Amino acid sequence: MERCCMNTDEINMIEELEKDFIRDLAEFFKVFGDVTRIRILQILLSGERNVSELADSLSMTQSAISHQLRVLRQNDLVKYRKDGKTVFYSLDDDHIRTVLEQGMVHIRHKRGYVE
Amino acid sequence: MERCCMNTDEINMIEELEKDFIRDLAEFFKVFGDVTRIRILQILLSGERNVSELADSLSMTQSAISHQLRVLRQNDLVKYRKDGKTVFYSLDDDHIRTVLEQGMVHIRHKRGYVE
DNA sequence: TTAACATATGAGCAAGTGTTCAATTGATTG
DNA sequence: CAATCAATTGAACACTTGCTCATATGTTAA
Repeated sequence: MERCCMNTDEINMIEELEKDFIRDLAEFFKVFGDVTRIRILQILLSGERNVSELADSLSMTQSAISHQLRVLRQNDLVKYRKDGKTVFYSLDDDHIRTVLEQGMVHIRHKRGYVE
Repeated sequence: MERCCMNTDEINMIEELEKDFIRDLAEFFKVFGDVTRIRILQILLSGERNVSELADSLSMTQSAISHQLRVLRQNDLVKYRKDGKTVFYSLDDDHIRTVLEQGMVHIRHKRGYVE
């Protein structure tokens, strides 16, 4: 039998961290779980865009897109830079690309494409 | 200028496929976007479990777990095998592992752990 | 300053989601 | 057969989510 080197406070602390971690992880994936946000990310795969470009490309209102960009921002999936009145959005880092691509691979697989 | 070799029906068909693809992709990620399902997947990372084991581990009702397993099944994230009365669930394929792990890497990164 | 433009934000609401509770199915054992 | 166990299912309900519409913020140009 192993000896346990933590008191109950430390154990609770670690359980809390684990809980937070899982909550954050779920939150992270939730962001990918929406058609509009996936379409935005898909467009951003090919480089930065401003809000109205995105709205035009997706034939949606600027407000709807702005609301979704807020979600993407808050979850660090995109970053932005301001130039005068316009705001340019782009993918935050390469994990986003990887996750997106793994998802696509999985779906293709499921559908029976060989590649 | 390039010549276009598709008629409008063919173009619509491809647009439909693309739409379906994005819908499926969003659906796929949506499944990861829930704390309970993540916890189930996390447990299954270490091997197959039956429904009541999962319910016990997560201190949740067997009904709640069963409902979530249904979602995981329908989206091909888990497979199952029956042995008498009990049903054993396990991860479907390695894409699931990869997606999960990439997500975790991203969250750790965000939180500032170096590894 | 005022007007025009780009973007962000808040309230409201229809649609979707996760859990509970009760009932059901299906397999095993006495 | 009936009783029991493991799992599934459906309805109900609280809660969340994504869009719309109206309004606000902030920047540029006249």
